[in-house]
Amino acid sequence: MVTAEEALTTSQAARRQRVLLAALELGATGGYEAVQMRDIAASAGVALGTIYRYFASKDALLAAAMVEWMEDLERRVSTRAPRGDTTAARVYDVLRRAVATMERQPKLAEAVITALTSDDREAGAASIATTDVMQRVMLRAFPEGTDADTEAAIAKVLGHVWFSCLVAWSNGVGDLTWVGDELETACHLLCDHLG
Amino acid sequence: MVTAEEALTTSQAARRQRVLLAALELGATGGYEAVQMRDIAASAGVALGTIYRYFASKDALLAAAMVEWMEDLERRVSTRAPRGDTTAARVYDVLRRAVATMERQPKLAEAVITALTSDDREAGAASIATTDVMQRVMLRAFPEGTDADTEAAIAKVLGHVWFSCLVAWSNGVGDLTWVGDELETACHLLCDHLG
DNA sequence: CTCCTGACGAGAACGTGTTCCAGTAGGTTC
DNA sequence: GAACCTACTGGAACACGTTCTCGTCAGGAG
Repeated sequence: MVTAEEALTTSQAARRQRVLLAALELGATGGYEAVQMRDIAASAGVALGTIYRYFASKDALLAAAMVEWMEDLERRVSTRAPRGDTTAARVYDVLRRAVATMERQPKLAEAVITALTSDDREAGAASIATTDVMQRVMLRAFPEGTDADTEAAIAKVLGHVWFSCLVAWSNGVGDLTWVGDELETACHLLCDHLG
Repeated sequence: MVTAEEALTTSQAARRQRVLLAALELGATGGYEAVQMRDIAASAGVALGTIYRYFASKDALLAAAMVEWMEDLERRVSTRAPRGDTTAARVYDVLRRAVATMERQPKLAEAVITALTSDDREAGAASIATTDVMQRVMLRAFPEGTDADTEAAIAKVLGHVWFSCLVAWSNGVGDLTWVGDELETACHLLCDHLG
């Protein structure tokens, strides 16, 4: 398997990107079940076996896409400070924006989240990576001088709520409005005492 | 499809139970991937197609097993009041016992949790059911007179942390000790101010 | 230039969840 | 007892992720 970090020739990097892009397109249209390896291969113009030279499995492929998506989110969120008068409001603002990102591509979100929860080794690593991104982003919403351990613990718990809600949603439990509500409740419970 | 609630003849109920039991045995030994429909059929002494008359899918079957397991947990936990001097300690006591149940059958736990997170309609319903059970059980750990809405909100958040940690664990992230630590942190964050 | 190596394309093949079909048996109705 | 459902069996068939085989080609070593 070839990872993104290793040295790739230009054509190899292009091939890898074509595969990733083809998967995203299929996922954006029809969700997880529409992302089929043979279709990806055909759409990306590579052989079926070649995909497995770049990604260990369908889930690893989608998980890689999820990580890229999250890093993209982090960059966009970083360009605008969280808004809100209270810590709870600012943290919720960050989470709400993340949910909005999913809302724009619900099928794709369902696809990548399904992949994240598969019992694939790489998928596990990817779910850590996405949770890490969310925690880093949330930390920007805390006021100066907040106890670092407390901050980290709160962000961790909110990361769990975030992950749990998305998994539930992608399995047909509630809608994204429900996800937002759950997150808002959690933000208040965890942050209100910080002022 | 035949659900457990519909009227079944004795032999039908027995058949359904045999299937469920066979799945549990296979899962307890080898986890999710070892639960194979043909093996279940052979082990339960039914035809492959018959399984699908009782359960919509492999995941629905394992999810049904998970619900039974959780209800069992609820009964056992109900026989002993949560121990601890503080609310946080009592709530954590409940969660720790739930984790201990998984610890006794780690392969089976991995199997049913994997099934819960599959994008199956019934699996989604089952994950609601299991979360509900956990929340009900946790509510028993709060002192008399706690605000009902607050209680419910805290239990809901802890339910999310519980679910998220188990999913992460079943995907190879951390071990059950880590799950326990995450839960303990969350309990303190959410309950300490209740005394 | 020739040889070698390693990646790639094309497609067959395999494993497992799921579906389908023809035949059969056990209970129900007349 | 005869006709008739309905569920069940055995097994083939199908779908899709994954692996394998083999021929080809590009690019570096000599």
